[in-house]
Amino acid sequence: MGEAEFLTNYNPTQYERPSVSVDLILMSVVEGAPSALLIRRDEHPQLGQWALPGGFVAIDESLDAAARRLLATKARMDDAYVEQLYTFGAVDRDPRTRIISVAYFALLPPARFAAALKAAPELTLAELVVAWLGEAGGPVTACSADGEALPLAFDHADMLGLAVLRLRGKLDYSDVAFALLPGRFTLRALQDVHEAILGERLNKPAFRRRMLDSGRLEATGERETGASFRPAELYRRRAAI
Amino acid sequence: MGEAEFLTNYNPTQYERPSVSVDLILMSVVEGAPSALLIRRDEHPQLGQWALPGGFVAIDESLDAAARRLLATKARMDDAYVEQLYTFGAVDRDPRTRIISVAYFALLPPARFAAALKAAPELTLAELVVAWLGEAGGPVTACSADGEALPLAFDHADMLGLAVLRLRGKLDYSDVAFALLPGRFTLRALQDVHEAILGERLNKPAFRRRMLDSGRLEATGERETGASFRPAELYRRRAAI
DNA sequence: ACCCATATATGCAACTCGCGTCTTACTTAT
DNA sequence: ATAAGTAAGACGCGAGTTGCATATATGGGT
Repeated sequence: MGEAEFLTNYNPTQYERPSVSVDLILMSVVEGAPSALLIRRDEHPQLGQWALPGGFVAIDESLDAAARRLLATKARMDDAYVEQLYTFGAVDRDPRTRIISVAYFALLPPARFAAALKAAPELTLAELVVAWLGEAGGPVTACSADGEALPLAFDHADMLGLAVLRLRGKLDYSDVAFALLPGRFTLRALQDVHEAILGERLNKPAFRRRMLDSGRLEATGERETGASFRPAELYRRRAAI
Repeated sequence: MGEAEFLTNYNPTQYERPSVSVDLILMSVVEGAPSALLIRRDEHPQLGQWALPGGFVAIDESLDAAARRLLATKARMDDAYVEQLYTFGAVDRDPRTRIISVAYFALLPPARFAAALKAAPELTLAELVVAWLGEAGGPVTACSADGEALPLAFDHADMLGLAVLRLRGKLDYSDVAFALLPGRFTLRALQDVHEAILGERLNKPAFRRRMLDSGRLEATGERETGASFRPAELYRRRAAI
């Protein structure tokens, strides 16, 4: 029997299969705090709890495509930095049935984050409060704009915590910070993003030198306007080598 | 309708679901080279190609449990350092049907690696040849003991490449190297593991100082035996704080 | 007893990074 | 017009780290 004939005769229904979903963590840095967009569940299970936008993976759709589809349908957005985070597969993580969920995160600059929030009224802005330091890891809590905690559905607090942990780890050897900023930005804004993700203050001259020496930035010669003090120079990300 | 009633009435068969499998990368460092254990496929599809040991995830089994089950059944091993790597979900990655595969890697000290190879005769030792430097990433090739390339099935070359990339990244801020060594080891052996994973030579005194200063090591006072030269001191991993 | 190979220790120079401080530039109020 | 205030951006010092070179210790073989 050749391979083609084998495939014709293959019966794919011999195992009981779990459902597979993708959950999307839409992240940004808003007013100095890492933030995400959540949806209040309006049906069972866990009605009234807050959840990440998600959906089942279609049978003819790759995981990456499912994540991009969620970005388009839930956030009305056609491109962003999207990265697979981790796959959550505890048996009882969803009370309906066995659902394995592949978590992705998308990083948005604040303007596009606000646009998504406006275009998709079911999304709610939540500030992520990280109770642990450094690379300790663990779940995080989500707070609404008026400061009250939003109870998170399923294992979504773990997903958000892992997203923050991943960002902290990648911050200083990758370009993730730039995905959280507009195309042109000041060094102060870049430092604000770093401080928000890391949850700690950084020394300004040291940060400045580190960034300029890294070779990942390019001065534009333009300057910020409208400030009532010395305007900062605008930089842009230098294309990778 | 309350949540309990909702769950009773929930119909989990309304979506067509992909199959979910776990592939396990059994890794070690053998004679100064990163290595993995492969199985020659004895049935279609991709008959005769070399693949990672894997299996479908049972409906009542978590992903982590599936990985541990593979470790037990395929490598006859009851514990090891096991970590989830990435989930591969391209639509056409398996010609049989839609199979999403969650890749895990297990790190074994050489002695346990050899024991697994002996206990499970279907496993074959393959040396991983990494064609890229640093954190560039990409697929790797597998070579048998006599140096010939083993053609890899499905996307398993990408999985192995990603495993090497992950190890390179975690080497100097985590304890993964210790998982590739026996309980007591010399600094020379530790450096050999680092050099094999990184694919480059390291400066000995600097490496030595860096490791001892890191506080993750503990001298045992014992010494290596059987060497025809000055025997090195044996160290062990210091338990995390 | 001597030699040799290797482990282990020490010393030095270059580099990096954090931090305090000083200067510069721009707006606004008087 | 001028002074005050604020934040950007530059400079320099000191601590810590890393790589390289060299010296010493150790144990087995001849």
